[in-house]
Parts: sequence; C-alpha cells; structure tokens
Amino acid sequence: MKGYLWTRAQAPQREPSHSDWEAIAIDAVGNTIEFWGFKRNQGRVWALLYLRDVVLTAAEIEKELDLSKGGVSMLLRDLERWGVVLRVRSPHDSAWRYKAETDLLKMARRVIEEREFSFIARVRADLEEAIRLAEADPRTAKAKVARLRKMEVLAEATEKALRLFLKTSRLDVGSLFGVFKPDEGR
Amino acid sequence: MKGYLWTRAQAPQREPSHSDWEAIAIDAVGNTIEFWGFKRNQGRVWALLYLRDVVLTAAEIEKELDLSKGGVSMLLRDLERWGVVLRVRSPHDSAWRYKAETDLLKMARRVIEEREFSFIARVRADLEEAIRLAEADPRTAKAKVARLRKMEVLAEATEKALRLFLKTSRLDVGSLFGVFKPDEGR
DNA sequence: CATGCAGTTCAAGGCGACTTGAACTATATG
DNA sequence: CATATAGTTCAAGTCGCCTTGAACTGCATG
Repeated sequence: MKGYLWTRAQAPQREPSHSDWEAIAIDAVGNTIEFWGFKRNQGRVWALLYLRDVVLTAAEIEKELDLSKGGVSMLLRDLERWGVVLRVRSPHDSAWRYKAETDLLKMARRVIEEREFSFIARVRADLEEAIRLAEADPRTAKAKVARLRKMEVLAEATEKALRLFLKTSRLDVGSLFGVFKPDEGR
Repeated sequence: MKGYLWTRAQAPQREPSHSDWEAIAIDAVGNTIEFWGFKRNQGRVWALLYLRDVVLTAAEIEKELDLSKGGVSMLLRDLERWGVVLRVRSPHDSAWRYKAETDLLKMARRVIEEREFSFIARVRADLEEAIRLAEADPRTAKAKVARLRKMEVLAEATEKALRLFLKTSRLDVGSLFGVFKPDEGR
C-alpha cells in the first residue's frame, strides 16, 4: 500500500557514541512523528536536540545520527521553518548551532491543517462536481444521484473526523502543554 | 516525505465507457479511502460496484477501471476479506461476480485498530525500555530521565488521539450508518 | 480427458519519495 | 583579499510500495 497512514520503518543501526537508550528514544520519537506525517529523521533530529538539551552544530548532528551533510541542512531548514528548532549563533562562533524548541505537536497540527484539509476539500469538490454533472443529465437515474450523495457523506465524515482529531490533539497538547515547556534541568 | 498521513495521487485518466461524472466520483472515493490508509484502487473498485449497484465480474472491473487481471484479483481478495465486497455465483454461471457491501468505514476502522494501535504500542514499549535503561545507569542525569518521560507523553497523546479519532469515526458512521445501507433504488 | 476460461500467484518493472554527495555560495578570519 | 569552513542546492542513486503480466491452478464443459 502506498498511502498508509504511516509507515513503520525501524532503523536497527544506532550511533556509536552515547548511551544505548538514547538511540532507542530517538528512534521512538522518529517513529511517532513519522506517524504524524513527517520524515522520520526530522523527528530524530528534534529528539536528539531535545534529549541532550544542548545546542549542536549541523556537523555534530550529522555525525550523531549518521546523516548526510545535505540531509541535515534540509532537515534543519524544515524544523526551523516549523518553529520546533531554533538556530542560534553565539558571539565569536563561526557556525550556527541548533536547539530544540519544545512544542513538537504544534508542527503536526500545522501541517495537518494546511495539507490535509485542503486535500479533503478538493475531494469533496470533485464529488460536488460529479453530482452536478449527474443531475444535469436527464438520463441519470435518481437512485444513482442518491448514491453519489451518500459517497459525499463519506468525505464529509472524513473531514469531520479529521477536524475533531485535530481539536483533540490540541486539547491533549493543552493538557500536556507544560510538558515540553521549561523543565527542571535547564 | 515517505510517511505522509496520506498521499495525494490524482489519476487524470478515466475509463472510456459510461459517464464522466462516474469516473470523477470513483476517483474521489479512491482518494478518500487512500486517505484512510488503503490503496486508492481498492476504493475505486468498491466505488464502481457501489455506484453501479450491480454485480460485476473481475474481467468487467478490470476493463472499467483499467487495471490488470492480477491486480483486480488481489484488490477483490482484500475487499472481500474486509467484508466490503461480496462474491456471489449465480447458478449456471461460470464466473464469480462481485457486489459492494455498504459499510466502507468498517474497513478503515478495522485496519487502523489492528495496525496502528499495535504500532504505537511498540513505540511506547521502546520508550519504556529506554527509560528503564536510563534509570538503571547511575550516571544518568535526572533531568534526562525527565525528558524521556516527556517524550513518552508524546506517544501517549498520540495513542489517545488516535483512539478518540476511531471512536468518533465509529460515532460518525453510527449516525451515517443507514447511509450506505438499503437505498430506494434496489 | 482435452480444452478453455476464471482466478491466483509472484517475480520483475514502474514509480515516487527520501537520501546522498559533490559542486556551489556565503561567511568569517588572518 | 585569500583561504578555509559552514551551509545550500539539486541531480543522481537508493529504497520500498504498488502494479503488471505471464505462468500456473482449478473448474466446467463437450
């Protein structure tokens, strides 16, 4: 299947340095965020920064997660654009360093809103179009139009479910909102 | 991105016979169901059968949707297994014929339940493992364990949202339940 | 039981998304 | 300003899912 809600990839390989459980946790976040429609490695980069709770250069991230230079550049650009990673430059430092912002679900919500709603909207528009065309043709059996209408209900239900899903995630994050905010170890 | 929540494919080509709007509607259902994590063509086959409201042979489906013989066989097997398409054999008929069952969302729910929950469960298990390992090592900073715990909340939130999403879809289908059930044109 | 058609299986091919790596640009430093 | 290092871009490569099509099985009919 192509359009799986999510793909389960499991990277068995781990970075050599640092503890074993760190890699496990990083991969877990990668899998979770892939679930939400992002790249696995976007989640891994965020998780690395969040877990270490330090600023890292692109080169360090590249090494820790075993990614390519170009890849890290693109991953960081996306994460920065979504506001979940911050780029900072200390004085007398020739390289940018990156740190994790805290609200990761914000990113999921935004993309779902922008991307998926418009997608479903177009599907619904297509069905409207089909109904219009069907009704315009006098040869069309009434039962057929009825069935088209029922198909549209399917799309409507999808949209509605998605909306509620989003709202819930917002609520959940609300209740968890402090969770990724300041923590005692800063 | 690979793990898109869903993929937007748009098939511009339409089958030659039958009305134009039929193809539009069929594709719309295909897109919607792909959204739910199925193959686009599974949705198209179901939609064809549902919209026409007749029994069709595999060969007819193959021709109408411009699919391969082997592909239709596999698609129908899946749909049948999920209980959204019925296989019937009339007396004195050498070929099976297929008709649409009505509850398409049943299929979505089942797969999400079977596939996605277990996936998230494993992600959470991984995080538990990471926390266990981290706590076992006395060198681990307390703040780090705290951050791991927060990551786990992310997975929990995901699972919770998914569960509520499912429940809602069930409710929605409940309220729409009659929708794909008997219709006046049978 | 020979023949033909319906249906199944699966290796190979197609296709799209993600990643890589090298060329390129930008920036800091002496 | 020359050089080196950081960062970006993008064509080509890799990978994995989906589809195809041909070989195969099963079944019915003459």
